Amino acid sequence: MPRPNKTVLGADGRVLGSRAESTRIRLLDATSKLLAESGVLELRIVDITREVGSSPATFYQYFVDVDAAILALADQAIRDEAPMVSHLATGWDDDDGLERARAFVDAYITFWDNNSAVLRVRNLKAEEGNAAFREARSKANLLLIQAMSKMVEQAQSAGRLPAEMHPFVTATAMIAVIERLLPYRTEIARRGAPAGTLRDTLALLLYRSLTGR
Amino acid sequence: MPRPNKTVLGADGRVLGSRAESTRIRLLDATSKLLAESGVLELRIVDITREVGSSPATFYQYFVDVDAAILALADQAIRDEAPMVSHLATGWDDDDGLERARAFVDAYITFWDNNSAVLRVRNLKAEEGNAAFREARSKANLLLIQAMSKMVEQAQSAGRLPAEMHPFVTATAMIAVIERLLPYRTEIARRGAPAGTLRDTLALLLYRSLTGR
DNA sequence: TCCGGCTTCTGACGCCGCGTCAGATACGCT
DNA sequence: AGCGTATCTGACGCGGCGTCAGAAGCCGGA
Repeated sequence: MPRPNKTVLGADGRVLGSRAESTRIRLLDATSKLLAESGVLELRIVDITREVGSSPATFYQYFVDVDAAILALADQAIRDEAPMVSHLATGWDDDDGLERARAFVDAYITFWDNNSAVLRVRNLKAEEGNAAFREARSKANLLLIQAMSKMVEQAQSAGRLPAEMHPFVTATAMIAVIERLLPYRTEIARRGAPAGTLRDTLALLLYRSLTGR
Repeated sequence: MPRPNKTVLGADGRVLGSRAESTRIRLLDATSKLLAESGVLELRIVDITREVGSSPATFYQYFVDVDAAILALADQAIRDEAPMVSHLATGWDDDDGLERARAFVDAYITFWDNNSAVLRVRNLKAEEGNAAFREARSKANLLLIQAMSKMVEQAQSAGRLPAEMHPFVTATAMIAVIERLLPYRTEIARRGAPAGTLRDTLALLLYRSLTGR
């Protein structure tokens, strides 16, 4: 029974020393940067290594392919996502429920802005059926979705939401709304909606759908 | 003032004869097929032309690059999307409103299943900031979103939805929910939810959010 | 039927990124 | 300083990209 492995490994499974570990991090940073700048379809391993001043061969010492690097970035994003549960765990049934919903939306917007490029790829690959990315996505959203599901169940037992609404599905739907709506911000602004409209509408939508109020 | 051009053009702007037009269609079909089979990231122009038994050079006679072909496919999808407005235009305020919502969701599910591969790429590129794909997406959803916005406005003036909910944003959110939730079907099924759960939950969500009932 | 001109197709090419391996280089330890 | 291991990289064969000149196919007129 091997004990849990916290050390970082190279593509061939070897344990990394400190020099190697920092190279790995620089490669990941470069990947993230290029991803944000020009999207997955333009992402070239040569460019990543050029960015950190090394060669393609080095990249392959750390990742079996680009997907592996992106997957590592997606796993990093989970760390940013976890603390957001605190906005949900306490429930939104008090007077300041809508206020809390807004705070949650704000937190999610920040999270999304910091990780959008990676998350987009993660979701694309998950939807295209890639098992590893599907897994990463499920794991990332699990805590949030569980917390939201609880809210739905509570609202249902209080008779404020119809029993036919499936808690897990509803919760997933809420995540979907936020994720997909944020990229529309520019378009919404172009249509003349005042700043904050998206935030407030999203908060209301979540509030209504999760609490039934 | 040139009159509207309905004839199909090649990559160099020349008008296509009938032989050429059929080649173009075969190329588009092959693109669509490969896209569905293995995703954008694996899409190779060589493979597309191999599929129809011609050469890469031929492909470039019709499309300046892969994006152009995918964009053409996205435009085709619009034709399938337009008729769905009929499910919305009449409103959902009668007794059978929820029933109508379900019918709409069913129609959208069918539409999505027929076009998911292309739509995913369209949305990705739109979100990554590609102007042409952004445009294509807006145009595609415009009719549905307009119809939904009207529903929200009606519900607002009847006092069933809060005035702070922005109709356009809410409508866009509803499209987002459906689009992003459908790929979760397998996962939802794996969690033991009976078939139809997704459909019914979606319908309820739309119904509640658009009519305020 | 044959010919000429236009439309459509493609072989072949230079370029560039991929992924690998053997050998070079840097580092840490004594 | 010198040794052994960890880390890096130059160089290579492969394959897709995008282009161009010319080949092949098609059609109407004589």
